[in-house]
Formats: sequence, structure tokens, C-alpha cells
Amino acid sequence: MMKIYNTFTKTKEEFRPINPPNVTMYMCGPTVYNYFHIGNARSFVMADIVRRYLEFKGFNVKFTMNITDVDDNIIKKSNEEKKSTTDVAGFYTEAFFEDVRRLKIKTASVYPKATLHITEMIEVIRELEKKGFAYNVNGNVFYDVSKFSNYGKLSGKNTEDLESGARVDVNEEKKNPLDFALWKKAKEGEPSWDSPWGKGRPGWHIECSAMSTKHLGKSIDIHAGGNDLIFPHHENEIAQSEACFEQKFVKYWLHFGFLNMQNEKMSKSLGNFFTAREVLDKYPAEAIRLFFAQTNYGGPLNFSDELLNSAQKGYEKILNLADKIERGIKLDAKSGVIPEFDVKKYYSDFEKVMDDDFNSPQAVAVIFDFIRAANKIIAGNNNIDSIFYHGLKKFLKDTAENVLGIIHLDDLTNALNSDTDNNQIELLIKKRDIAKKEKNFALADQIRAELTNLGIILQDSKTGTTFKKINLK
RNA sequence: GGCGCUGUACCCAAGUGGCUUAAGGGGAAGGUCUGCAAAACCUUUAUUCGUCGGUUCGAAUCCGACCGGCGCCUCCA
Repeated sequence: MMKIYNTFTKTKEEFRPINPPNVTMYMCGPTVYNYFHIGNARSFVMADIVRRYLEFKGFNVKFTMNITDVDDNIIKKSNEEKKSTTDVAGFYTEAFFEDVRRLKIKTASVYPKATLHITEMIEVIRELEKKGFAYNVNGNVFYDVSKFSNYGKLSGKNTEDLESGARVDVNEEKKNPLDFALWKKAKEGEPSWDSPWGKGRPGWHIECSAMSTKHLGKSIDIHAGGNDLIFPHHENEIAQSEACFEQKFVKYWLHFGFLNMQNEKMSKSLGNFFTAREVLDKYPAEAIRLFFAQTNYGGPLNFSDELLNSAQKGYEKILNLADKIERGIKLDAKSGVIPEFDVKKYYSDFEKVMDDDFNSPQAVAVIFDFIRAANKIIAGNNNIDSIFYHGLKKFLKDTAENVLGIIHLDDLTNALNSDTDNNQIELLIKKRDIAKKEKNFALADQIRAELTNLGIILQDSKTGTTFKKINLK
């Protein structure tokens, strides 16, 4: 039985999708006015792990991530850079896809763009207006929060408290300070579209209601995003969708904790962030993903080089085993010994912990338990049959690679097999072996040092010398 | 002010009533192997879970108070 923590009910619930084996999942994506930062990356990666685990469980997941390509920040940026909003959005959309690819996040089923769904948004707003949930003031259309009785249920707020909060914007046109914009009247020089209320552009929240419905249906299984979207964004989405379509919008709400810098939320407005691409230039994606996966998705997580380095060491530990597995397979020893090894147990442990609200830290622990056990067997046996290595590889592929994305075995295979300089390395190793036999250790060490400088680490063992490459990306 | 999260070893972190006198990663120390390394393997590194009380046969886990850190209530993953 799979359990999932639902922000709406604040409890872990059994996961039962509306239409099994299909699962509909919507994740709030980027507003494309800048490169996304490593804190955003945490949410994207953890959503990716959730999606991949659902697929591991045999669900057919339709995963949608929106791209907000019209909003205040994009307009601001386009003015600053003296470019069109289309150019700004286009540029950062491409950058987004590039970073997602580098983070080895699986491509979504659809990436709907706000500007391509204006018609759908207008339809939802018209319906809301017809039903009395929206009002038009001089071309600005607002949602009337007082008409929606469940307002505040997701975020645990009540309208009285919110109204008494001093920080809500005072806007003369709104009936109530909590009301939010569905449609914004066009200002000079801003991108705009024709609508029943005149030229304008959509408010922020309406795109998710419209696009989620269009691509996934009126009721969806999972809606995910960062903690900071609970209020007001997701609250407003519920108000819009449920008022418009008169059915439950989302069955399970999933929210991700923040990535902190020295215990402070990393955010664009505070300026205390690193872009995902900066971090990807320093660490392999697998190490970054391992760093994220080692903590529960819902809580806070501090970011620092020290912590990333420690994750990278962990990743290298996985690589070391993977490397041995590749070599074992390459040797292809038939009719060698087949050691006792209960791979099934690791599968069931992995599944058990991931079933419990995607407990990736424990899943990682299972992987490392597996690694220790496998290493022990490899160290203790000569002439192991290649069938054993194939079993190990399959497990790592199914769990560490396909679900967590903390290793990519094919990259390793390719590096091992297709690199043209491998022959030269082998030649140097032979030279060094001869030097060692002649007790010419000075020469042997010199050869090793040269290779080390090239990122090639030699490993002597009873069966001969092997090498591995570091900084494999 | 309202709502919510959080405090576990040197660092990160899981565990939320008995299976745990606390997983996993990093770090550190000793050992096996080795010409020396590296990797791997073995051993050690929290009788203790912010503090003080309480409930219970039994608590890191439940309750209360207190202390500390953070977030949301305004754009933000």
C-alpha cells in the first residue's frame, strides 16, 4: 500500500488514483524571466523522483509542467534588457530545458505555455463571471473570495485572519483585499490579448486552473509545488477550479520544502542563491540528486559546498561498485561461482520505504546497504560468474538509476568501452607492471602520477591493475 | 498578531509508542590487502534523541511548559 502526505488533509493517506492505472500529475513550473536556482531544482528533482517512482509501481503517469511565459517579472526584465517579452521568455524557456536535461530530469508529458492557452483561461473566467464568482471593474476582473466558502482550507487560514493581516495590498478596485486578479487590464507597452473585458493579460493563478483542466481533466490526482505556493497560489487555484467546474480539483496536494542558505530560504528576492547551472558546473547531476534524495522532500534542507562534497563522495561510492560491475560483465566469466545474494530483499526494502510517502532517504540507505553487501561478496570471491554482475546491475538500474537518478550506468559503460585512449592507458599500465616486477618503483610511481594528473586512478589487485576515471559527468 | 514547520553523533540525516539500548552518507581512528598508494573489506566513533516535568509496564516517538532556528500570511519551488 502506497501512502502519500496530503497537504490538504495534513495526513498520510493511502494513494488511490482516480483512474488507475493512470495517474495525472501537475507540477508548477518556472516563470521564465531568469535561470532557475538550485532551490527550484530541489522541487523539480523531487517531483521527478515522485513521478519516476509512480512509474516504477506500474502507473501510467501523465506529468504536466506549466511554463509561465507572461507575468510582471518577465515584463520588468524585458524593459530592463530592452527586449521583447517573447524574446525574454523564449530565451529562459530554452535555458530551463537545458538545465532540466542536465539535471537528468525526465521530460514531462506536456509543457503547456500560458501564452498558448489564453482562450482557455478566458473561458474559465467567463464561466466564473457567469456564476457570480468574478466581477469586472474597468477591464480588471477579480475573483470574489467571499463567494467561495472553502477559501483558506488548504493553507489553514481563515478569511478573517487574512483580512486583519496588515500586509494585504490595498487596491481601491477590489471589493475585498483578498480578492485576486483573474484578468489584468492592459497597460501601455505590455503584451495583451483581446477579451470580453477589453485588452489585457491573465492573472497568475488562472493559467494553472485552465491548463491543468485542459491537459489532465477537471479532477486530477496530484498537484505539486514548493511550500511557498500553498498560499496564495494553490489556494486560489482551488477557488477558481472548484467554483468553475463544481468538482474536486485535486486529490493529493504535494509540497516541497525549501533549500536554505545558512538557515535562510534561498530566494530570488533575497539574492542568496546559486543558479542550477552554476552548481551543475561544479558537481555531477547524480551528486546533486543524491544530496536532495538524502533528505525527506517536505522539510528544509541547507545548501553548502561541504554538503555537496559529501554527497559527491557518496556518489563516487556508487560509481566504484558500478565500475566493478561493468568490468565483471565485460569479462563475461561463464560457469564461474554464483554467490548467494538475495537481491529480492533489497527490492522489497526499497519498495517498502518508498511506498511510505516517497521516503527517499531510506531508499538511499537501502542502496548503500546493497552496495556494502555486494562489495563484500566481490572482495571475498574470485572468478564470479557474470550472471551475478548482471543481477547487481539490474537492481541498480531499476532503483538507483530509474527511480532516484543517482547513477547512470550506460554513461559508465560507454566511457569504459568506447574511449579511444583506453588502449594507451592499458599500455602505460603494462609498462608500469614491468617496472614493478623489476622493482623500479620510481618509474612505476611516475607513471601512476602522470595518469592521476589526467584523472585516471589506478587500482592494483591480485588479479591485475584496473583504472577508473574521476569527474565522470 | 494568525497559521505552520523544525531542534537526533564531529557534519548531514532517517526513525514518530516495544522489531531500534537510534538507519544511511560524509568525516575521524585502528586493522586486512599492497613495494607504496587507491579501492574494497573488518572494527571503533549517540545508553542517547533542545531543556524541564507528566502519561505509560514501556517514549527520541504521546501530553504540557519553556528555550532556540525557520517559513507562510506580498512576487517566490
